[in-house]
Amino acid sequence: MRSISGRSYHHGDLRRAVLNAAVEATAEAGPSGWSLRGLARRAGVSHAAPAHHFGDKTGLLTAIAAEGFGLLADALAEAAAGGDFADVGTAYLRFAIDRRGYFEVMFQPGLYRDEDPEVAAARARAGGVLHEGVHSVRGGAQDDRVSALAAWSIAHGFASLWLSGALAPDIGDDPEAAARPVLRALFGQ
Amino acid sequence: MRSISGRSYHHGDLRRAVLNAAVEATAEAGPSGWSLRGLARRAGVSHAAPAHHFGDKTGLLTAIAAEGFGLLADALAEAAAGGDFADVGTAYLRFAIDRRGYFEVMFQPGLYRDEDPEVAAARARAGGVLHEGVHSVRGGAQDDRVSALAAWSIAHGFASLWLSGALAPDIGDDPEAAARPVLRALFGQ
DNA sequence: CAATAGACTTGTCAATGTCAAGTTCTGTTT
DNA sequence: AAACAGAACTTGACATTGACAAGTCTATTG
Repeated sequence: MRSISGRSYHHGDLRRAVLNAAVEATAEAGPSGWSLRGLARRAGVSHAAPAHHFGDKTGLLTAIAAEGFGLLADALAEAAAGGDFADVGTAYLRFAIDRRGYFEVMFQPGLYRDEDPEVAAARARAGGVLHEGVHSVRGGAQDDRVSALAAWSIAHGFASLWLSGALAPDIGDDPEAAARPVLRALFGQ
Repeated sequence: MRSISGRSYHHGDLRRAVLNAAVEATAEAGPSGWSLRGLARRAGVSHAAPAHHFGDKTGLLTAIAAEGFGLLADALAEAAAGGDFADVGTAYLRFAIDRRGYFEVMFQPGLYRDEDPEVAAARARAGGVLHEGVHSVRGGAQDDRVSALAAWSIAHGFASLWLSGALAPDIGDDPEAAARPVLRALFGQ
Protein backbone atom coordinates (compact mmCIF):
# COMPACT_ATOMS: atom_id res chain seq x y z
CA MET A 1 0.00 0.00 0.00
CA ARG A 2 1.44 3.29 -1.01
CA SER A 3 0.69 6.39 1.03
CA ILE A 4 0.50 8.29 -2.20
CA SER A 5 -3.06 8.10 -3.40
CA GLY A 6 -1.90 7.87 -6.99
CA ARG A 7 -2.77 5.14 -9.42
CA SER A 8 -1.31 2.31 -7.43
CA TYR A 9 -2.62 -1.15 -8.07
CA HIS A 10 -3.99 -1.20 -4.56
CA HIS A 11 -6.52 1.42 -3.68
CA GLY A 12 -5.69 1.68 0.00
CA ASP A 13 -9.13 1.50 1.52
CA LEU A 14 -11.49 0.63 -1.24
CA ARG A 15 -13.97 -1.01 1.08
CA ARG A 16 -14.54 2.18 3.03
CA ALA A 17 -14.53 4.38 -0.06
CA VAL A 18 -17.19 2.27 -1.74
CA LEU A 19 -19.32 1.99 1.37
CA ASN A 20 -19.21 5.74 1.99
CA ALA A 21 -20.04 6.49 -1.61
CA ALA A 22 -22.94 4.04 -1.51
CA VAL A 23 -24.34 5.65 1.64
CA GLU A 24 -24.05 9.08 0.09
CA ALA A 25 -25.66 7.98 -3.15
CA THR A 26 -28.46 6.25 -1.25
CA ALA A 27 -29.21 9.47 0.62
CA GLU A 28 -29.58 11.27 -2.67
CA ALA A 29 -31.25 8.73 -4.91
CA GLY A 30 -32.23 5.70 -2.86
CA PRO A 31 -30.74 2.22 -2.85
CA SER A 32 -31.53 1.66 -6.50
CA GLY A 33 -30.19 5.02 -7.57
CA TRP A 34 -26.65 3.75 -7.92
CA SER A 35 -24.80 0.73 -9.27
CA LEU A 36 -21.79 -1.23 -8.18
CA ARG A 37 -20.18 -0.30 -11.46
CA GLY A 38 -20.89 3.36 -10.89
CA LEU A 39 -19.28 3.23 -7.46
CA ALA A 40 -16.28 1.49 -9.00
CA ARG A 41 -15.92 4.23 -11.59
CA ARG A 42 -16.21 6.87 -8.89
CA ALA A 43 -13.44 5.20 -6.91
CA GLY A 44 -11.27 4.81 -9.98
CA VAL A 45 -11.15 1.03 -9.89
CA SER A 46 -12.31 -1.71 -12.20
CA HIS A 47 -15.96 -2.60 -12.46
CA ALA A 48 -15.67 -5.80 -10.46
CA ALA A 49 -13.52 -4.46 -7.63
CA PRO A 50 -16.37 -3.67 -5.23
CA ALA A 51 -17.62 -7.23 -5.42
CA HIS A 52 -14.33 -8.41 -4.03
CA HIS A 53 -15.10 -6.71 -0.72
CA PHE A 54 -18.84 -7.22 -0.49
CA GLY A 55 -19.61 -10.24 -2.63
CA ASP A 56 -22.55 -8.64 -4.37
CA LYS A 57 -24.81 -5.62 -4.13
CA THR A 58 -26.82 -7.28 -1.37
CA GLY A 59 -23.59 -7.73 0.56
CA LEU A 60 -22.82 -4.04 0.33
CA LEU A 61 -26.31 -3.15 1.53
CA THR A 62 -25.88 -5.62 4.37
CA ALA A 63 -22.69 -3.88 5.45
CA ILE A 64 -24.48 -0.53 5.34
CA ALA A 65 -27.31 -1.84 7.51
CA ALA A 66 -24.92 -3.30 10.07
CA GLU A 67 -22.91 -0.13 10.35
CA GLY A 68 -26.10 1.93 10.42
CA PHE A 69 -27.62 0.09 13.37
CA GLY A 70 -24.36 0.54 15.24
CA LEU A 71 -24.33 4.27 14.58
CA LEU A 72 -27.97 4.55 15.61
CA ALA A 73 -27.27 2.73 18.87
CA ASP A 74 -24.43 5.15 19.60
CA ALA A 75 -26.57 8.19 18.86
CA LEU A 76 -29.46 6.96 21.00
CA ALA A 77 -27.21 6.00 23.89
CA GLU A 78 -25.75 9.46 23.99
CA ALA A 79 -29.16 11.11 23.91
CA ALA A 80 -30.66 8.79 26.53
CA ALA A 81 -28.09 9.88 29.08
CA GLY A 82 -29.97 13.14 29.58
CA GLY A 83 -33.08 11.41 30.86
CA ASP A 84 -35.59 13.20 28.65
CA PHE A 85 -37.60 11.06 26.28
CA ALA A 86 -37.99 13.83 23.77
CA ASP A 87 -34.22 14.01 23.45
CA VAL A 88 -34.10 10.37 22.44
CA GLY A 89 -36.87 10.94 19.94
CA THR A 90 -35.06 13.95 18.57
CA ALA A 91 -31.84 12.01 18.28
CA TYR A 92 -33.71 9.30 16.37
CA LEU A 93 -35.07 11.90 13.99
CA ARG A 94 -31.72 13.57 13.56
CA PHE A 95 -30.15 10.24 12.72
CA ALA A 96 -32.81 9.52 10.14
CA ILE A 97 -32.21 12.85 8.44
CA ASP A 98 -28.47 13.37 8.82
CA ARG A 99 -27.66 9.75 8.01
CA ARG A 100 -30.45 9.17 5.62
CA GLY A 101 -28.37 6.84 3.50
CA TYR A 102 -28.08 4.41 6.37
CA PHE A 103 -31.63 4.84 7.62
CA GLU A 104 -33.22 4.13 4.26
CA VAL A 105 -31.43 0.83 3.98
CA MET A 106 -31.83 -0.30 7.59
CA PHE A 107 -35.61 -0.42 7.52
CA GLN A 108 -35.94 -2.16 4.19
CA PRO A 109 -34.77 -5.63 5.14
CA GLY A 110 -35.73 -6.97 1.76
CA LEU A 111 -32.69 -5.16 0.41
CA TYR A 112 -30.11 -6.93 2.50
CA ARG A 113 -29.44 -10.12 4.46
CA ASP A 114 -31.21 -9.30 7.69
CA GLU A 115 -30.20 -12.59 9.27
CA ASP A 116 -26.57 -11.61 8.96
CA PRO A 117 -24.97 -11.95 12.42
CA GLU A 118 -23.40 -8.50 12.41
CA VAL A 119 -26.68 -6.91 11.41
CA ALA A 120 -28.61 -8.86 14.03
CA ALA A 121 -26.17 -7.90 16.77
CA ALA A 122 -26.16 -4.21 15.92
CA ARG A 123 -29.92 -4.16 15.56
CA ALA A 124 -30.37 -5.84 18.92
CA ARG A 125 -28.06 -3.32 20.54
CA ALA A 126 -29.98 -0.40 19.07
CA GLY A 127 -33.26 -1.92 20.21
CA GLY A 128 -31.86 -2.40 23.70
CA VAL A 129 -30.68 1.18 23.97
CA LEU A 130 -34.00 2.50 22.79
CA HIS A 131 -35.99 0.33 25.16
CA GLU A 132 -33.73 1.19 28.05
CA GLY A 133 -33.92 4.88 27.30
CA VAL A 134 -37.68 4.87 27.50
CA HIS A 135 -37.58 2.73 30.62
CA SER A 136 -35.32 5.17 32.44
CA VAL A 137 -37.79 7.97 31.72
CA ARG A 138 -40.96 6.12 32.53
CA GLY A 139 -39.43 4.63 35.65
CA GLY A 140 -40.75 1.15 35.12
CA ALA A 141 -44.48 1.58 34.81
CA GLN A 142 -46.57 -1.50 34.34
CA ASP A 143 -46.99 -1.08 30.59
CA ASP A 144 -43.38 -0.40 29.99
CA ARG A 145 -43.27 -2.39 26.82
CA VAL A 146 -46.19 -0.58 25.30
CA SER A 147 -44.61 2.77 26.16
CA ALA A 148 -41.38 1.85 24.47
CA LEU A 149 -43.22 0.65 21.39
CA ALA A 150 -45.34 3.80 21.27
CA ALA A 151 -42.27 5.98 21.61
CA TRP A 152 -40.45 4.11 18.90
CA SER A 153 -43.50 4.22 16.64
CA ILE A 154 -44.07 7.94 16.92
CA ALA A 155 -40.41 8.81 16.40
CA HIS A 156 -40.02 6.39 13.54
CA GLY A 157 -43.31 7.46 11.99
CA PHE A 158 -42.50 11.14 12.07
CA ALA A 159 -39.04 10.53 10.66
CA SER A 160 -40.38 8.33 7.86
CA LEU A 161 -43.09 10.79 6.93
CA TRP A 162 -40.63 13.66 6.94
CA LEU A 163 -38.17 11.80 4.74
CA SER A 164 -40.89 10.73 2.34
CA GLY A 165 -42.00 14.31 1.88
CA ALA A 166 -45.54 13.30 2.70
CA LEU A 167 -46.04 16.02 5.28
CA ALA A 168 -47.81 19.19 4.24
CA PRO A 169 -45.44 21.83 2.90
CA ASP A 170 -46.55 24.36 5.52
CA ILE A 171 -44.81 22.40 8.24
CA GLY A 172 -41.62 24.32 7.59
CA ASP A 173 -38.07 23.19 7.04
CA ASP A 174 -36.91 22.51 10.58
CA PRO A 175 -37.69 18.88 11.37
CA GLU A 176 -36.68 19.02 15.02
CA ALA A 177 -38.85 22.02 15.75
CA ALA A 178 -41.78 20.39 14.01
CA ALA A 179 -41.26 17.12 15.83
CA ARG A 180 -40.95 18.46 19.36
CA PRO A 181 -44.65 19.08 20.06
CA VAL A 182 -45.51 15.80 18.36
CA LEU A 183 -43.17 13.87 20.62
CA ARG A 184 -44.47 15.76 23.66
CA ALA A 185 -47.99 14.73 22.73
CA LEU A 186 -47.21 11.17 23.64
CA PHE A 187 -46.21 11.36 27.31
CA GLY A 188 -47.90 14.55 28.27
CA GLN A 189 -45.42 17.42 28.44
CA MET B 1 -61.68 -7.27 -28.15
CA ARG B 2 -62.63 -10.87 -27.94
CA SER B 3 -64.42 -12.16 -24.86
CA ILE B 4 -62.45 -15.32 -25.23
CA SER B 5 -59.26 -14.86 -23.25
CA GLY B 6 -57.36 -16.83 -25.84
CA ARG B 7 -54.30 -15.68 -27.70
CA SER B 8 -55.92 -12.73 -29.34
CA TYR B 9 -53.68 -9.93 -30.47
CA HIS B 10 -55.33 -7.70 -27.92
CA HIS B 11 -55.05 -8.68 -24.32
CA GLY B 12 -58.30 -7.18 -23.14
CA ASP B 13 -57.17 -5.32 -20.07
CA LEU B 14 -53.42 -5.45 -20.03
CA ARG B 15 -53.08 -2.26 -18.08
CA ARG B 16 -54.99 -3.64 -15.11
CA ALA B 17 -53.37 -7.06 -15.34
CA VAL B 18 -49.88 -5.56 -15.26
CA LEU B 19 -50.69 -3.13 -12.48
CA ASN B 20 -52.21 -5.84 -10.31
CA ALA B 21 -49.29 -8.15 -10.91
CA ALA B 22 -46.86 -5.37 -10.04
CA VAL B 23 -48.67 -4.63 -6.79
CA GLU B 24 -48.67 -8.29 -5.89
CA ALA B 25 -45.01 -8.71 -6.73
CA THR B 26 -44.13 -5.58 -4.77
CA ALA B 27 -45.86 -6.99 -1.70
CA GLU B 28 -43.73 -10.09 -1.95
CA ALA B 29 -40.37 -8.78 -3.07
CA GLY B 30 -40.42 -4.99 -3.04
CA PRO B 31 -40.44 -2.57 -5.95
CA SER B 32 -37.14 -3.83 -7.30
CA GLY B 33 -38.13 -7.47 -6.98
CA TRP B 34 -39.78 -7.55 -10.39
CA SER B 35 -39.17 -6.33 -13.90
CA LEU B 36 -41.35 -4.94 -16.65
CA ARG B 37 -40.27 -7.85 -18.80
CA GLY B 38 -41.21 -10.31 -16.11
CA LEU B 39 -44.67 -8.81 -15.81
CA ALA B 40 -45.01 -8.99 -19.58
CA ARG B 41 -44.12 -12.68 -19.57
CA ARG B 42 -46.58 -13.30 -16.77
CA ALA B 43 -49.33 -11.62 -18.77
CA GLY B 44 -48.39 -13.49 -21.93
CA VAL B 45 -47.50 -10.43 -23.97
CA SER B 46 -44.35 -9.13 -25.59
CA HIS B 47 -41.62 -7.59 -23.51
CA ALA B 48 -42.40 -4.02 -24.51
CA ALA B 49 -46.16 -4.19 -24.11
CA PRO B 50 -46.31 -2.80 -20.54
CA ALA B 51 -44.41 0.30 -21.59
CA HIS B 52 -47.21 1.11 -23.99
CA HIS B 53 -49.56 1.68 -21.04
CA PHE B 54 -47.20 3.19 -18.51
CA GLY B 55 -44.37 4.70 -20.48
CA ASP B 56 -41.66 3.26 -18.28
CA LYS B 57 -41.19 1.55 -14.94
CA THR B 58 -41.46 4.87 -13.14
CA GLY B 59 -44.79 5.40 -14.85
CA LEU B 60 -46.10 2.09 -13.57
CA LEU B 61 -44.97 2.92 -10.05
CA THR B 62 -46.65 6.32 -10.39
CA ALA B 63 -49.92 4.63 -11.31
CA ILE B 64 -49.59 2.35 -8.29
CA ALA B 65 -49.01 5.29 -5.96
CA ALA B 66 -51.99 7.21 -7.33
CA GLU B 67 -54.33 4.26 -6.99
CA GLY B 68 -52.89 3.47 -3.56
CA PHE B 69 -53.56 6.92 -2.12
CA GLY B 70 -57.11 6.68 -3.41
CA LEU B 71 -57.64 3.31 -1.77
CA LEU B 72 -56.15 4.59 1.48
CA ALA B 73 -58.45 7.60 1.46
CA ASP B 74 -61.44 5.29 1.01
CA ALA B 75 -60.36 3.00 3.82
CA LEU B 76 -59.74 5.89 6.23
CA ALA B 77 -63.00 7.60 5.38
CA GLU B 78 -64.94 4.47 6.19
CA ALA B 79 -63.15 3.99 9.50
CA ALA B 80 -63.44 7.63 10.53
CA ALA B 81 -67.23 7.42 10.37
CA GLY B 82 -67.24 5.56 13.67
CA GLY B 83 -65.72 8.45 15.58
CA ASP B 84 -63.02 6.48 17.37
CA PHE B 85 -59.46 7.49 16.64
CA ALA B 86 -58.11 4.02 17.27
CA ASP B 87 -60.34 2.73 14.49
CA VAL B 88 -58.71 5.11 12.04
CA GLY B 89 -55.29 4.05 13.23
CA THR B 90 -56.26 0.42 12.91
CA ALA B 91 -57.59 0.99 9.42
CA TYR B 92 -54.30 2.66 8.49
CA LEU B 93 -52.41 -0.34 9.79
CA ARG B 94 -54.67 -2.79 8.05
CA PHE B 95 -54.19 -0.95 4.77
CA ALA B 96 -50.42 -1.05 5.18
CA ILE B 97 -50.47 -4.79 5.74
CA ASP B 98 -53.28 -5.98 3.48
CA ARG B 99 -52.25 -3.71 0.63
CA ARG B 100 -48.57 -3.76 1.28
CA GLY B 101 -47.77 -3.57 -2.41
CA TYR B 102 -49.38 -0.15 -2.63
CA PHE B 103 -48.13 1.09 0.73
CA GLU B 104 -44.50 0.31 0.02
CA VAL B 105 -44.56 2.35 -3.15
CA MET B 106 -46.60 5.27 -1.84
CA PHE B 107 -44.13 6.33 0.80
CA GLN B 108 -41.03 6.05 -1.35
CA PRO B 109 -41.54 9.05 -3.62
CA GLY B 110 -38.12 8.59 -5.12
CA LEU B 111 -39.56 5.63 -6.96
CA TYR B 112 -42.24 7.50 -8.85
CA ARG B 113 -43.24 10.94 -10.14
CA ASP B 114 -44.66 12.43 -6.98
CA GLU B 115 -45.57 15.65 -8.74
CA ASP B 116 -47.93 13.75 -10.99
CA PRO B 117 -51.35 15.43 -10.80
CA GLU B 118 -53.27 12.24 -10.12
CA VAL B 119 -50.88 11.28 -7.35
CA ALA B 120 -51.00 14.74 -5.82
CA ALA B 121 -54.80 14.79 -5.87
CA ALA B 122 -55.19 11.34 -4.30
CA ARG B 123 -52.55 12.09 -1.70
CA ALA B 124 -54.23 15.36 -0.78
CA ARG B 125 -57.54 13.57 -0.42
CA ALA B 126 -56.05 10.93 1.88
CA GLY B 127 -54.38 13.62 3.96
CA GLY B 128 -57.66 15.49 4.25
CA VAL B 129 -59.57 12.43 5.40
CA LEU B 130 -56.95 11.63 7.99
CA HIS B 131 -56.81 15.14 9.34
CA GLU B 132 -60.57 15.39 9.43
CA GLY B 133 -60.90 12.06 11.18
CA VAL B 134 -58.63 13.18 14.00
CA HIS B 135 -60.38 16.52 14.19
CA SER B 136 -63.79 14.92 14.66
CA VAL B 137 -62.42 12.92 17.58
CA ARG B 138 -60.51 15.69 19.27
CA GLY B 139 -63.33 18.12 18.80
CA GLY B 140 -61.22 21.00 17.64
CA ALA B 141 -58.72 21.51 20.42
CA GLN B 142 -56.24 24.31 20.04
CA ASP B 143 -53.37 22.06 18.97
CA ASP B 144 -55.42 20.23 16.42
CA ARG B 145 -52.66 20.13 13.89
CA VAL B 146 -50.19 18.62 16.29
CA SER B 147 -52.70 15.96 17.29
CA ALA B 148 -53.28 14.95 13.72
CA LEU B 149 -49.59 14.80 13.04
CA ALA B 150 -48.97 12.75 16.18
CA ALA B 151 -51.75 10.35 15.26
CA TRP B 152 -50.45 9.95 11.75
CA SER B 153 -46.92 9.49 13.01
CA ILE B 154 -47.73 6.78 15.52
CA ALA B 155 -49.91 4.83 13.11
CA HIS B 156 -47.45 5.18 10.27
CA GLY B 157 -44.52 4.36 12.51
CA PHE B 158 -46.06 1.22 13.91
CA ALA B 159 -47.09 0.06 10.45
CA SER B 160 -43.63 0.70 9.01
CA LEU B 161 -41.88 -1.05 11.85
CA TRP B 162 -44.22 -4.01 11.60
CA LEU B 163 -43.70 -4.33 7.85
CA SER B 164 -39.96 -4.00 8.17
CA GLY B 165 -39.85 -6.84 10.65
CA ALA B 166 -37.92 -4.65 13.05
CA LEU B 167 -40.19 -5.38 16.00
CA ALA B 168 -39.15 -8.02 18.49
CA PRO B 169 -40.41 -11.47 17.58
CA ASP B 170 -42.26 -11.85 20.88
CA ILE B 171 -44.82 -9.28 19.78
CA GLY B 172 -46.90 -12.02 18.21
CA ASP B 173 -48.48 -12.32 14.82
CA ASP B 174 -51.60 -10.22 15.19
CA PRO B 175 -50.68 -6.67 14.20
CA GLU B 176 -54.00 -5.12 15.17
CA ALA B 177 -53.96 -6.57 18.66
CA ALA B 178 -50.38 -5.41 19.13
CA ALA B 179 -51.16 -1.95 17.83
CA ARG B 180 -54.27 -1.24 19.88
CA PRO B 181 -52.57 -0.40 23.21
CA VAL B 182 -49.93 1.57 21.35
CA LEU B 183 -52.54 3.72 19.64
CA ARG B 184 -54.41 4.15 22.93
CA ALA B 185 -51.20 5.40 24.52
CA LEU B 186 -51.42 8.57 22.48
CA PHE B 187 -54.77 10.08 23.47
CA GLY B 188 -55.26 8.38 26.79
CA GLN B 189 -57.76 5.59 26.35
C1' DC C 1 14.11 -15.42 -2.17
C1' DA C 2 10.16 -18.37 -2.73
C1' DA C 3 5.48 -19.12 -1.29
C1' DT C 4 1.10 -17.53 -0.26
C1' DA C 5 -2.88 -14.99 0.18
C1' DG C 6 -5.25 -10.86 -0.52
C1' DA C 7 -6.48 -7.02 -3.78
C1' DC C 8 -7.67 -5.90 -8.02
C1' DT C 9 -8.33 -6.51 -13.38
C1' DT C 10 -10.12 -8.37 -17.62
C1' DG C 11 -13.41 -10.73 -20.17
C1' DT C 12 -17.85 -12.52 -20.60
C1' DC C 13 -22.91 -13.61 -20.14
C1' DA C 14 -27.83 -13.18 -19.27
C1' DA C 15 -31.24 -9.92 -17.81
C1' DT C 16 -33.15 -5.47 -17.91
C1' DG C 17 -35.05 -0.69 -19.27
C1' DT C 18 -35.75 1.94 -23.07
C1' DC C 19 -36.30 3.43 -27.71
C1' DA C 20 -37.59 3.11 -32.76
C1' DA C 21 -40.13 1.09 -36.23
C1' DG C 22 -43.22 -1.98 -37.63
C1' DT C 23 -47.88 -4.87 -37.51
C1' DT C 24 -52.61 -5.98 -36.15
C1' DC C 25 -56.82 -4.89 -34.44
C1' DT C 26 -61.12 -1.74 -33.30
C1' DG C 27 -64.21 1.75 -33.89
C1' DT C 28 -65.92 5.42 -36.64
C1' DT C 29 -66.85 7.86 -40.57
C1' DT C 30 -68.34 7.95 -45.17
C1' DA D 1 -68.99 -2.02 -46.94
C1' DA D 2 -64.86 0.34 -47.58
C1' DA D 3 -61.56 3.43 -45.96
C1' DC D 4 -59.39 5.49 -42.40
C1' DA D 5 -57.31 6.78 -37.85
C1' DG D 6 -55.64 5.60 -33.81
C1' DA D 7 -54.93 2.45 -30.17
C1' DA D 8 -52.79 -1.98 -28.78
C1' DC D 9 -49.28 -4.75 -29.27
C1' DT D 10 -44.78 -6.89 -31.58
C1' DT D 11 -40.11 -7.06 -33.14
C1' DG D 12 -35.55 -5.72 -33.06
C1' DA D 13 -31.87 -3.30 -31.22
C1' DC D 14 -28.63 -1.00 -27.79
C1' DA D 15 -26.39 0.51 -23.45
C1' DT D 16 -26.23 -0.62 -18.64
C1' DT D 17 -26.04 -3.66 -14.99
C1' DG D 18 -25.08 -7.70 -11.61
C1' DA D 19 -22.65 -11.66 -11.45
C1' DC D 20 -19.18 -15.06 -12.43
C1' DA D 21 -14.56 -17.11 -13.86
C1' DA D 22 -9.94 -16.67 -14.58
C1' DG D 23 -6.00 -14.10 -14.61
C1' DT D 24 -2.44 -10.43 -12.77
C1' DC D 25 -0.27 -7.67 -9.37
C1' DT D 26 1.55 -6.77 -4.65
C1' DA D 27 2.61 -7.12 0.31
C1' DT D 28 3.91 -10.13 3.81
C1' DT D 29 5.67 -14.03 5.85
C1' DG D 30 8.81 -17.67 6.56
